[in-house]
Amino acid sequence: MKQRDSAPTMKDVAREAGVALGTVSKVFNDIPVGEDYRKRVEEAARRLGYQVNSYARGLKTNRTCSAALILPDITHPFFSALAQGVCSALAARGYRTILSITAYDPEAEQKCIQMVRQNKVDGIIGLTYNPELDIDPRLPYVSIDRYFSPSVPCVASDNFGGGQLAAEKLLELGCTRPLFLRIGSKVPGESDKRGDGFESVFRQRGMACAALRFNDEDGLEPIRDFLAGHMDGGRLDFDGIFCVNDALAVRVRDFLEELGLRVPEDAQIIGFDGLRHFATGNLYCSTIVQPVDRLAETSVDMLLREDRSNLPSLVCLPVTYVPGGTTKE
Amino acid sequence: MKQRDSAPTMKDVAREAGVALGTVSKVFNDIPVGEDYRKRVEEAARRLGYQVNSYARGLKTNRTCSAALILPDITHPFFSALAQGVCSALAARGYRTILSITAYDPEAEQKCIQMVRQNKVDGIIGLTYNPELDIDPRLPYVSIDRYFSPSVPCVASDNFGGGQLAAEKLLELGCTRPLFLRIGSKVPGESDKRGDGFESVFRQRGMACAALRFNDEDGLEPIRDFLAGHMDGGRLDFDGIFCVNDALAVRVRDFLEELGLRVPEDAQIIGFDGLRHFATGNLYCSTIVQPVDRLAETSVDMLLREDRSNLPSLVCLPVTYVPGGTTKE
DNA sequence: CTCACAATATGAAACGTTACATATTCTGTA
DNA sequence: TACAGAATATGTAACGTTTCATATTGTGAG
Repeated sequence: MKQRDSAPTMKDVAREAGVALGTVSKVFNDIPVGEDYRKRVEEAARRLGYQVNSYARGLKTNRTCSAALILPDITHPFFSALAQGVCSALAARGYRTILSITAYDPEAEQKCIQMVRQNKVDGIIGLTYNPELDIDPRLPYVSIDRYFSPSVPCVASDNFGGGQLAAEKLLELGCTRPLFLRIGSKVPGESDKRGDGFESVFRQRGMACAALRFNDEDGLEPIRDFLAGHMDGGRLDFDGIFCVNDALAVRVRDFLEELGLRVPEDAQIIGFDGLRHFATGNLYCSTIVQPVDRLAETSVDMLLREDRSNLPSLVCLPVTYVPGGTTKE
Repeated sequence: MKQRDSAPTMKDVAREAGVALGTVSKVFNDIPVGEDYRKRVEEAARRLGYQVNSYARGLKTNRTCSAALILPDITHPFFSALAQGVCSALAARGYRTILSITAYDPEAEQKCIQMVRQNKVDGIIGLTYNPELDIDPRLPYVSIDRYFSPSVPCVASDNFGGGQLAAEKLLELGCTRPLFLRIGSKVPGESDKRGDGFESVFRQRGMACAALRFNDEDGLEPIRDFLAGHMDGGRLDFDGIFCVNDALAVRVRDFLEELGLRVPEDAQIIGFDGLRHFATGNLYCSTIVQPVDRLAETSVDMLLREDRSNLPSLVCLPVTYVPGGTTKE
């Protein structure tokens, strides 16, 4: 008996079952086929341990049941949660996930898209920073948290609304001297809107609101210095601080405590993201929680939608406020 | 002029450049070709925006330049770091990563392997819990942190050595009443060796060493109760606690402080993993640090090694001790 | 018992590559 | 000038599917 070295093919199954090639194909594509034929084919396939070769199928059909996920850094808890959500949602729909990590490098982002297009994925979900990314209009693309143009659908948290929510909470909790703190790259992103929303609430009430936007290449020193410079006789010039994300909020809390202030008694802090401690599951700070799972599911939905002709160009998902120890609730 | 609806193929490039199909193929496979021909082909390809179709190539060559990564949960910081490392290492070698998440479900693990095999990946890197996983010996497989059999190469941290290291450190720091605490699934894994290594050191010196292994379905209550039950007049029966991982160490620290003990003054704790706070970059506790990046690189190395005929069946990578606040250094 | 028609099985062509056997060109020598 | 042999270009046959036109079978009516 001849030893098979390579995997069995449809031809082998057809021979084993005593039917035509086309019939085997039909069985594996759920196309109606006589009951006895179907049984014979399934039997034979099981005996031979046959698996369809998705490369041959992909070549023929031009559909590969795979999508690329492009992320800057899967090590960050927000991104890893997103990756988990996207990967699961894709898997639930029978799609596999091709993961690419860009390390925030705009060039790597472009290369990823190139590379991934060559691999004939059915679509791309990307969270990128390159402002002039060259996106092939023929290949479905959904952008997370980053708006490009009306023709590129984007799903994001309601950043502006989240900023407003933070402002309203702080007001409710008795703050009168608000401050918005941002640290990030120079390229404008959706997260800028967090500050805009925050400020808008105070402006509307005729209240002053300080706001500072730092670049991340300078590190956190400028922020520490800024805070230290605004101490006035053991008292900080601000009593409600909204930070662009939880990571910053955590650091700011540390800085304030170094300055001898108590959080939340002397100053309250609200972050953004809703990250949770890996061991305890607690929030790191009071925060505006992004609906990570909904972000993931929605992107997958939009990517895989049958009729992609009139997708919304921007979907904003609602955020919520959850106290986490750095506010008086 | 005819509007092209689908992507250009090698045939188009050949026509455009006025050369034969085979010549185009050679150019894209770095097979020697006359300089002028090469130039003509490259030119034509650029004009047409040609990209090789990796599905056709994969069908023909039976190599796809892609590997599957199977993980239980990418949300856990250790796994996400591992994923990042594997993905990067694969990318550096020109391979793409197909990510599958199993949610610790043995059945899902088996399905993943099935699914992924159908996709004709060139190999699989898996961190799985199903003890009787059916691994196709024809498809390269590298297991992380889980030993199957001599024929399935495994790369893991030196868990036994890490346990010894923890014991030696605690001794050095003056502990005389050691305790090993584990929480995990019932299936035996490499991480059991951590406790074994820990205990061996004390046994060798003729010292007693308590050890408790809990199942994770029971939650942490039994551990809290156990600790509370070993308080004796404001003093704990143990002064050096080695926890199977950082997550447990963090919780144990909380429990001890709830019991009115100070860490590290009254009891010292060492964890395992070396996880770092996402915002500050600090360790969560004194710990035995796993070399995540080396784990990732080594698995990729072993997966992609040219000559896979005599791979080691187990590679143990060295761990290090780093103080992180729960020991007297 | 035929015949027409529906239902369904069949087999060949095509998808875009690579690899190999064959054809062509070029170089240097007799 | 002619020719051998190296070097390199050509074109065709796979790879394992799907799809579609064609062939076959089965059914019911006349």
